[in-house]
Amino acid sequence: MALSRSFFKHDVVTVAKELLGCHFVRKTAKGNMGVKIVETEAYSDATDLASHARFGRTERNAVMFGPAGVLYVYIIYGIYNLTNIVCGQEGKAGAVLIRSAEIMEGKKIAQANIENSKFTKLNERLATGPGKFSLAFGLDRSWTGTDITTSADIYITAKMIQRFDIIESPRVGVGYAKYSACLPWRFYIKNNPYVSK
DNA sequence: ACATGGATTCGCT
DNA sequence: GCGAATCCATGTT
Repeated sequence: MALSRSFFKHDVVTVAKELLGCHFVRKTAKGNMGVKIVETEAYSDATDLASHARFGRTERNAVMFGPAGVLYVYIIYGIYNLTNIVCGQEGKAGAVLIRSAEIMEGKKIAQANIENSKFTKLNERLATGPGKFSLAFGLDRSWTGTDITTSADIYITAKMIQRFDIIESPRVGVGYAKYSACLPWRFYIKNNPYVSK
């Protein structure tokens, strides 16, 4: 059962935590893929100096202001794609970054995706780190705008009943963001080996 | 029009 | 620990 739009309408911090343990599913021509989300980060509106929305709406970040449950995939450092899911109320910017995942199904597809990149090394931790996750899962910026609450080919399913502790920490790579960099808006499953390092 | 730097990752020092 | 890869948004000329 796919998560509905109402799940993503909550504030970014809530959704970032709730997404841990959920499964991101994708049906491709080469087969099905499924990953367990183990690490996320929350990005908010103009009050969050680490967010792409800190300068307001631009051509690139426009979907962050739109309806929840839509993908926002952008290029970072000219090389990697980073995948986010728009969250919160329409009109207010917000998104959750998928930072790391454990591949449960479709490892061969993920391996092939990584082999096609000259910048990423193939190892057993295929989707560890936001750039590697997006590459392994086959998402690039052309996926921006895709609604994952209505598509039959890409969606997220609720987490299984499982026990895990959530660790909160400051977000990675946002030292430029002054006081916003101190916010503990990175969340990951304690002791999970697929959390990024 | 140009310079700067980033929600990253890898390889070399 | 540092530099390279090189797209996109911002700020300056």
